[in-house]
Amino acid sequence: MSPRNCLSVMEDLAGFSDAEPPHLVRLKRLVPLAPNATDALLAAGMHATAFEARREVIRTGAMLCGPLILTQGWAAQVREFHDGRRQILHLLLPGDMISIPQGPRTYAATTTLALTDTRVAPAPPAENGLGTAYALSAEIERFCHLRQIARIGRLDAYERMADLFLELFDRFRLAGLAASDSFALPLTQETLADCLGLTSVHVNRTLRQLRQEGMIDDRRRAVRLMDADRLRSIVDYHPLTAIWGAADLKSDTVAPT
Amino acid sequence: MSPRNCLSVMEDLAGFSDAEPPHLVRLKRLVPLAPNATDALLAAGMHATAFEARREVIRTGAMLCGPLILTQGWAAQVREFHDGRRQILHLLLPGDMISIPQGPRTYAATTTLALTDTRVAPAPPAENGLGTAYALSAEIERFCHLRQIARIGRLDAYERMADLFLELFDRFRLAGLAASDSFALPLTQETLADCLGLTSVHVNRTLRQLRQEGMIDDRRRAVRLMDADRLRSIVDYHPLTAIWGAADLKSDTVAPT
DNA sequence: CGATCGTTTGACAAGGGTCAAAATGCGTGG
DNA sequence: CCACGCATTTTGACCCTTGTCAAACGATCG
Repeated sequence: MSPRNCLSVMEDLAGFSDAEPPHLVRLKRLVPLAPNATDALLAAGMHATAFEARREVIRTGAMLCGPLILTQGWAAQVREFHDGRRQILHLLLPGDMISIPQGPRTYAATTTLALTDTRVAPAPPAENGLGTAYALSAEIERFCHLRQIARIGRLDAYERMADLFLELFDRFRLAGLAASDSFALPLTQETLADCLGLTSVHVNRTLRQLRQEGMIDDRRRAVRLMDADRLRSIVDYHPLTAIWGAADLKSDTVAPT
Repeated sequence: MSPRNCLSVMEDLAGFSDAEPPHLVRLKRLVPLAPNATDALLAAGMHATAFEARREVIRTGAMLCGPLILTQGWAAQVREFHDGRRQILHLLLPGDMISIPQGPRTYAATTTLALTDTRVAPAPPAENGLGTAYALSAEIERFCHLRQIARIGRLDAYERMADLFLELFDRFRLAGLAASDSFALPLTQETLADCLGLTSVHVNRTLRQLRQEGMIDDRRRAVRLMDADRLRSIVDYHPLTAIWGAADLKSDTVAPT
């Protein structure tokens, strides 16, 4: 790997240096978009609000006023218990959408929390094919929720970690943010633990095992999957594409690695 | 309790003896429905197909042709792993809806399995306010998925069981199928285990504990919650109603108990 | 009445949690 | 540039919840 590693590549992207912003790449890959739709998305990206890490973007029960787009940084849907326990229901990556209203609901079902410093933009109105893209985006989120249930319910720590990494890898590729075999992961082990239903100590032990077995390389706040196919077969991985047919994630990507 | 116990009351209901069918009660409670909408729902109930226990109602990846209504019996959204492990993603109760299409999706994201002998009817077209009811129904399902993640991820066996029972109780009340403090539960401990991410042996131990502590009475394929409020505080229970504001589950119900 | 399925129980093993401390990294200010 | 403080990572020792294996028990049904 060149000194310009995958992380720095992705930081460039996050800054919109020269490539398209992740939410545009992502939605375009879900649905072919007309020029006025892509223009609207680009324009929306300019009106993003910044949230510092640990800030709440939306609180459970809050009134919703239209869908949002996470243009930079990581966020999460979380459920907090009064004794301090916390479960991350779903990780939100740059380019993901937040709280797409489906039907007449007006209240947020979960709290959305910024995990890193983030930027959040209001999504443009659902015109010119964007409605379809938003719906598909919501469908993917639903699929991830289901996978999260199966992951936590029936996989052991090693498998959970691998399965999560595979999902993140797929989702990053969808947004054009993954190198050929790696992606940025700016989360603490504590946060990973809250996502996987484990403790941070055990996350640490599990990462060490994955590392020692040569399955991953997780230096510099990024993860490289050394043998994604083997991991996929270990955890019986169900790809994201199962739900909408065909979109080809292989033919990616932004970085020469 | 009279010799006519809560279970027999519910069996009557399931047979549509004299009361309204559960799906009608449920949808009416979500959204006030015009007479032609309720007529359509009643008529749909007449065209139900029977599925034996263990039969697949919909298989992952199958083409969807409109929403369905589970008019009798229990079903579940499941994820099966190739090594035999199985995770129930969501339990479907009489009156629940199956695979409400949201947006352009055409393929089922999960397998739906009949857990008992069931009857499944095609839902009438989304006219006359039914569209709103279907959307709210989907919203509830989404909320249950999220709760399932938190339940499995951060609660121990005892809490998981209690939390699940509280959810089932709420959902049964919504469909008018719960007595004042109990509901039918025709599932095996093995099935409960697949739902809670445990083994059947441990489910058995946990039920015994709940029983010995006087929290539940689970004879005759039904569960009576002896101290629902205490259970709610133990598991920091988030009620179903959180997402649509107000519908009053307290002022239920069909049975004098 | 055997056969089958589900429940119950016990003994034991193991995965993961808890507690505590050391090591590492990193931003800040001097 | 160094020193400090703080957050995070790493490791070890120990314990507890839950899984595994096996057998007995009970119910239901042809």
